[in-house]
Amino acid sequence: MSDSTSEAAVAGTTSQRRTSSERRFTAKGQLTRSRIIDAAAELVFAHGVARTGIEDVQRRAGVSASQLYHYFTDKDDLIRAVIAHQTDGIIAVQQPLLDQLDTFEALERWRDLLVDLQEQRHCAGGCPIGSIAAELADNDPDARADLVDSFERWEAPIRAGLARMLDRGELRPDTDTDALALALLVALQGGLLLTQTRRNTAPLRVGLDTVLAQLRTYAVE
Amino acid sequence: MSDSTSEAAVAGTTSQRRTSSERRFTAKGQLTRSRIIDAAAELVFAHGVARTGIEDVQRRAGVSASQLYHYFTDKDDLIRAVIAHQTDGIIAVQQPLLDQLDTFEALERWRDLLVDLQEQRHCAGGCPIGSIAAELADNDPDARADLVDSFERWEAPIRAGLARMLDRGELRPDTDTDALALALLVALQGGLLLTQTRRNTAPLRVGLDTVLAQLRTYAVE
DNA sequence: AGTTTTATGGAGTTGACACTCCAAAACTGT
DNA sequence: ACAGTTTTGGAGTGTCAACTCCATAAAACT
Repeated sequence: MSDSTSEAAVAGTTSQRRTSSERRFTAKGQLTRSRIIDAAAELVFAHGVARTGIEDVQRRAGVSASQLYHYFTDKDDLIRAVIAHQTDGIIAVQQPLLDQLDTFEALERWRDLLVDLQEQRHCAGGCPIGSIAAELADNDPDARADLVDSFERWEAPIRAGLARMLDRGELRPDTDTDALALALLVALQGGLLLTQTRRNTAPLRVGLDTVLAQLRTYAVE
Repeated sequence: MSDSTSEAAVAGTTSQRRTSSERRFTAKGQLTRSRIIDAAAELVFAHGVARTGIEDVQRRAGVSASQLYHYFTDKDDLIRAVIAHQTDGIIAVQQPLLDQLDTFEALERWRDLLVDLQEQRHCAGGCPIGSIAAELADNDPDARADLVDSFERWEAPIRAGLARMLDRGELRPDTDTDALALALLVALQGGLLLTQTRRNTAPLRVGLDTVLAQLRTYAVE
């Protein structure tokens, strides 16, 4: 993707990340743009960034090259849109649970949701943004920044939920809810990676359950 | 550094995965082969599989194309050798600790080793095999099989250490040591991924500490 | 020494793939 | 209706990277 030559040229002036997102498109344009992002997201989820060709995206979205480059400056730009899209998707799917992630029962339901999801996928795909992170974190600073934000958007509601449990006195006052929220995200990412590799949900289940068990040790009464 | 005693463990009767590893090379040949693997391992660790070009490997190893293709049938074959090499390296670095991972003190030292290592690397690189797993698990069945073995080779000594603690009566009889060993590996992988992305060792530290804390809840007296 | 096997040099080939270009169609606002 | 803008078609283009080929050097074997 980002070649060292073109990258260096841009990096020289400012750290402006030529994004096409603030441009104004017509309704029809927005739709085409969305179709491209959807197609790219599916392909990237299935095959990773590097193995997803622009032509593949074109075919799947049913658009021409000029359309794609009308809405995105280059592949990096498209990938950044995919990251944002996948983050939105993750939040959306978990929204009802995430917002009320402040009881042990809700946490268990959230755990079940995640495990079931991987089961349905037959353990294929890992985390939509975690797998992108593994591929780009060290080589694409812009993407990394977006990925940090994505993880933060994901972690925040978990952190908030545990904090509410603490506030309500359901957790001991000395509970480090921020650490436990982070530990949940860590277990989720590690669990998804190993589950994907082993094609078996045990790592995801065990990872999440272990952190949840640790959380329960802080339960009051 | 254990020499390229490449894995004959996974003798695949199923699909002939054209590997060049069982061929006979001269001492000089083995050396050249090793140099290629070393170079490839470094590049893959830094940039991932897809972004590592054969020509890059040639340059870094100081070999010609014909040499590389004399020792490896194709890029996939080389990558498989890299996976084996990295697994050996991981085990070697942690060997002294891994073999005696049967006290809380040893577990803490192991945790410190891992965190310090990432600190030294300024959080770059993630896990040498975890990052390959994220990239290849879903798209290269042969690589996936090797990666499963790699993780198993890693997990086994952890599992064994916890089992010894159980045997010695240092953990309550109902302790699921296999689950906790797996949880440690999960926390490690997730922690490394998030640490790499955030450029901050907190996720790795918190992930491992949370699982270790859970382990301590099973401690006897 | 002579023969076979192994190791290396290096130019060449092939295909994939990110990206470009220009013209035409479709839309928008006045 | 007319001008300006956005959207689309589709054929390039240039580069890069994986892989090949054949000749030669070096080593191993007997």
